[in-house]
This record gives sequence, C-alpha cells and structure tokens, in this order.
Amino acid sequence: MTRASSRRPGPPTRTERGIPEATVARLPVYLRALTALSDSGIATASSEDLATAAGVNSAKLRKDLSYLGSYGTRGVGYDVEYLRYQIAREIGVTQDWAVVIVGIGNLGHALANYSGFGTRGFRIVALLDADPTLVGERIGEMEVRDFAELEDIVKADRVSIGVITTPAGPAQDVCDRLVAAGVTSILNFAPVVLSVPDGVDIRKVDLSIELQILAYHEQRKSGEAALPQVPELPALNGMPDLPSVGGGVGA
Amino acid sequence: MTRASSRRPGPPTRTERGIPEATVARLPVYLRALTALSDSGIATASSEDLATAAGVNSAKLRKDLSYLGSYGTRGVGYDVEYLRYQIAREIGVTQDWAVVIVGIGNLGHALANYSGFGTRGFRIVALLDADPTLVGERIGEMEVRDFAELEDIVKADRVSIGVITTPAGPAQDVCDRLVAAGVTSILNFAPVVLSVPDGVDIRKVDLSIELQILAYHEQRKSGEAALPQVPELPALNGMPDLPSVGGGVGA
DNA sequence: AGGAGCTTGTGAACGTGAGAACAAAATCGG
DNA sequence: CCGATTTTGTTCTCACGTTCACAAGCTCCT
Ligand SMILES: NC(=O)c1ccc[n+]([C@@H]2O[C@H](COP(=O)([O-])OP(=O)(O)OC[C@H]3O[C@@H](n4cnc5c(N)ncnc54)[C@H](O)[C@@H]3O)[C@@H](O)[C@H]2O)c1
Ligand SMILES: NC(=O)c1ccc[n+]([C@@H]2O[C@H](COP(=O)([O-])OP(=O)(O)OC[C@H]3O[C@@H](n4cnc5c(N)ncnc54)[C@H](O)[C@@H]3O)[C@@H](O)[C@H]2O)c1
Repeated sequence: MTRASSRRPGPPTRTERGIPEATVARLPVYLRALTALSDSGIATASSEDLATAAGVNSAKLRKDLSYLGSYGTRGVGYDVEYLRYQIAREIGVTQDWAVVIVGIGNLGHALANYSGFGTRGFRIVALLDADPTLVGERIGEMEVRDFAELEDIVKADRVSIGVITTPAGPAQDVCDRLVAAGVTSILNFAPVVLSVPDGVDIRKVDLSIELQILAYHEQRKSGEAALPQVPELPALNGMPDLPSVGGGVGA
Repeated sequence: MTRASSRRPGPPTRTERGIPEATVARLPVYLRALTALSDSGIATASSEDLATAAGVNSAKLRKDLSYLGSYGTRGVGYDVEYLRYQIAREIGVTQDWAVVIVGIGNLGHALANYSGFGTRGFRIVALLDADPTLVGERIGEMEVRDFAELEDIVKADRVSIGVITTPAGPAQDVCDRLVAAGVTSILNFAPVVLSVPDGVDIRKVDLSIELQILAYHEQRKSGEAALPQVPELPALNGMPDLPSVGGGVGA
C-alpha cells in the first residue's frame, strides 16, 4: 500500500510503520498457520484458506495483512513462503532473540525442556535461580546458573528478553534487576502486577486468571436460573466465609 | 467527525446481566489485588488504591465495578472483604470447579505440582495421559490415570473444565473427546487453533506468541533506523532462507 | 446543623477494532 | 482480445472499550 506513487490525502495517515496492537497479536498466529500450510506442501493460499487455518474471519485477515503491504495477488491468493517470510520479518523473528529464564522451579523446568522456542525465533541463553542447591543442575543442554551472574550474561549475550517464573514475592525484585541489567522486554508468569519504567514492555501469562474467566462463563451456562440463591445485598458482616479465594501473593 | 448515529434511543442496553468481556478479564486481577490488600490487614480501599494495586487506571476500575452493582461508599471507598466476596461470587469462584489436565509431560507436570489453583477456586480431579508408561505415576497427592477413563471421570466428578497440555498433533482429538464427554470449557496450551461447537468456551495460552509480540516491539526499539536493510519487495524467489521460523505443528 | 472535602458512579467524548460490502486487479477460457 | 471469474485491498459503518469530567452522595469537622 505504500507504493511511492499514491500521495493520499486520506485521513487515517496509514502505514507510518505503525501496526495496530490487535493486529500485532494475530501476526504470530498467521505465521504458525502459514508454516503449517508450508509443511503440508501447499504453495498458495487464499485469505479464506488462511483465515480458516488461523481461526479468524477472512476480512480481518486481509485487513491485518494490508498493514504489512500488498503481498497478495488478486484472483490468486498469497504465496505461502513469501508471506511467511514477510510476516517473520515484520515480527522480527528472522533471527533469534536471546532469552533468559529466571526461577527454575516447576514451571522454569518445563520451559527449559521445551524445544519449541528455538524453532520460533528464540534462543534460551541462560537458566537462572537464586537457590544454591539448584545451581549447577543440568537441564537438557543447559546448566542452571546463579542469579548473581545475570548482569554478565545480559551483557555478554545481548539479552533483551527475560522470563520470570519465580514465586510472586520476589518477582518485582527480579524484574527490577532484569531491567537494571538492560533487559527491555519481560514475560511474567508470577501472579503479581509488575511495574516497569517507560520503554520496557511487559506481558503476563496467568493461568488462574484464564481459568477464572472460563469459570465466569461456565457459571452463566449452568446457573441461568440458579443465581437468585445468593442475596444481592447481605449486611456487611453477613456474608458467607470465603476462605482465601482469589489467591494471595505467596508462592 | 464521526458524529453520525443519531438513531440510538436506548442508552447502552442497561446490562442485561451481561458484563463486557474486557471487564470480565479484569475481574480476576481485582480479586487478586483485593486478596493482597486483605492479607495486609487493609479493610477499606479507594478506587485509586485498588487501581494502583491492579495496574489499571481508576476510572476504568470504577466503571468495571459498576457493572456488578454499587458496592462502594462515596467519600469512603470500598470495603475490601465485601467487594472481594462480591467479585468472587460474580466470577463464580465461591465454590470450586472440577478440572482435568490432559497430557502430563513437561507442562502437565508443572501444572499438577502447582498449589495455586486450589486457593483460587479450582480443584484438579484427574491427571490424564495416553502414554502407558506414565499411567500410575504419583505427582503430589494425585496419580496419573489413563486417558480412556476420561468419560467416567467427567461424569463422576461433574468436570466442566479441561486443560490440554498434549503436543499440537493430538490436541484436536483430545479436545473433541473432552467435549463429547461433557466438558464445556477448555484451556489450551498446544500451539494449534482448536475448533469447538457452540456453547463450548475455549481459551488459549501460547508462550511463543507472547514472546513474538515482545520481539515485534523489541525490534521497533532497536531497529528505528536499521530497518531499510531488507528489501521491501524482493523477487518471489529472492528471499533469504528461513529455516522453519514460526514453528510447525509438531510437538 | 451545615459546609468542606472526598470519592463514587456515570454520561459523554474519543479512540480502536470488527465486519460487510465493493471496486480494482489478476487469471483464464473462448 | 474480451468478458467471466476469482480474490485482494480498501472504504464505510457500527460496536466496543477507554478516558475524562462532574454531579451525587457520604463523612467529618466546626
Ligand atoms: N507451576 C505452575 O503450573 C504455575 C501455574 C500458574 C502460575 N505459576 C506461577 O509461576 C511461578 C513459578 O511457579 P513454580 O511452580 O515453578 O514455582 P517454584 O516454587 O517451583 O519455583 C520457583 C523458583 O524460583 C526460584 N526463586 C525464588 N526466588 C528467587 C529469586 N529472588 N531469584 C531467582 N530465583 C528465585 C526458586 O528457587 C524456585 O526454584 C509462580 O509465581 C507461580 O505462582 C505456576
Ligand atoms: N513445555 C513448555 O514449556 C511449553 C511451552 C510452550 C508450549 N508448550 C506446549 O504445551 C504442550 C505440552 O508441552 P510439553 O513440553 O509438556 O510436551 P510433552 O511432550 O512433554 O508432553 C506431552 C504429553 O502429552 C501426552 N499425550 C500425547 N498424546 C496424547 C493423547 N492423545 N492423549 C493424552 N495424552 C497424550 C504425552 O504422553 C506426553 O506425556 C505442547 O503442545 C507444547 O507445544 C509447552
């Protein structure tokens, strides 16, 4: 769309190299769908095909792709390999990003053992933990190292992405250390809201929240008529005991 | 201006017991923040306090809470315990929901070992796997059982939520089996788009996608002026080799 | 009692995103 | 060479979500 020829007086100031956030979040899904098609030996796909594979509707997919440029051919569709490359380039996964994982407990172990990151644009360069009994343990090809080495590792390997899988308590401290060391993107698994300075991106993954969202809808399905059971406005001290639902900050 | 649409007589359809999806997704965050405040012995909190604890702005928080009812006191704030109970009730986590986990590999083990679900409204009633060498293994208080027992377990324990942590390949089959057995909410960790019939809710957690979203922004930060390196429109066969970035469907 | 000072709840403006619809471009058959 | 057919890229409109701003309502102090 940014063909040099058209100087559009149009209002929305398109393609100032800025892609809507909602679209950015879907590009990885398209990338995966394209890879699947490619692996099946399919060379060309229409927006309809792609949309089905990605689980979205085709108008949305076409609009999303139009932010990257005009990479399709009218009457034909998209060249799978070519589009895959363009999306990978736009996302920035044509070369690997160095990642450190902090907190090698249950979840950290699972991530460390996961082979899927390497094929998707990421390279885990270090597994860090503060627990001395864990340091030195081998996981696959890697060895758990002391969290104190963080700064050296970040500097040596140009690490820009950090993954936090420690308990909630130390998470903010770990986060601060990561940021101070130069990490500018953080993926947080601990159930706390982390605060970071401007310029640092943070995303969270929270399984309890996902389950609770499902629970809300589940309650709607089954409870249609069973809701009025609970009083709408019990006295301030007159509500049932609620042991500790919602989860605290502890590990 | 977008001033049009003078044909909207009724306000915004006064909440027919329907809470906006974006709000539903934030309620669990508020619930957690309230629990943290409660654990700190704080009995009352203003929308500003709560908003800070939850990492949102206070206007949004107040609007979100207003969908549940008028549970605050002007000039004072919100009673922490009372509001916590109201949100828990709205989400539906005042009593536990039965959950099964299918695919007890790296990730399944981590989830099985996680103690946080019990305190947040969920009870894991079974760990299922198709691999006979895994069946019978003890994990904490539980034992891995054969996937074939799914139907019995769902029926016996009134399971409505299923978690899929199998490789991508079998995920759709597992999903179909879950749905057929009566599960109506699914949390999927496998990197595939699952299709489910109407009435079944599905949510996905995809770590590679989260990392790729971070990578996109990361590239923006560092690449400001380094982008023009790559040609905008290379010949269809003239692009660099892209080994397999984007990830396939394999495990 | 009455006013000062807070804080909620909400109406309205604004911004972003989704989807329907269609004109523009490409292929293909005759 | 032309018209039928296919499918993209884009425009338009509507729905949803966020933020501002402020009147309504509560408490406390004098
Ligand atoms: N395991 C799950 O399935 C699961 C599910 C949802 C959320 N979570 C969250 O993910 C996080 C990790 O969970 P887990 O089950 O792996 O916990 P875990 O207790 O098994 O592991 C935490 C690890 O972090 C390390 N650690 C603690 N403080 C540290 C510090 N200051 N610096 C570096 N390392 C430190 C500990 O030594 C430990 O190895 C927790 O916040 C948990 O709430 C886990
Ligand atoms: N481990 C991670 O950190 C991680 C990260 C991102 C995504 N994932 C995704 O999560 C999923 C699980 O990852 P993992 O590392 O635990 O894999 P894994 O291979 O360790 O475990 C998969 C388990 O599923 C079981 N299984 C296979 N087919 C089954 C079937 N038909 N019915 C029941 N059980 C079956 C296997 O026996 C195995 O125990 C994968 O889809 C992976 O892509 C994992």
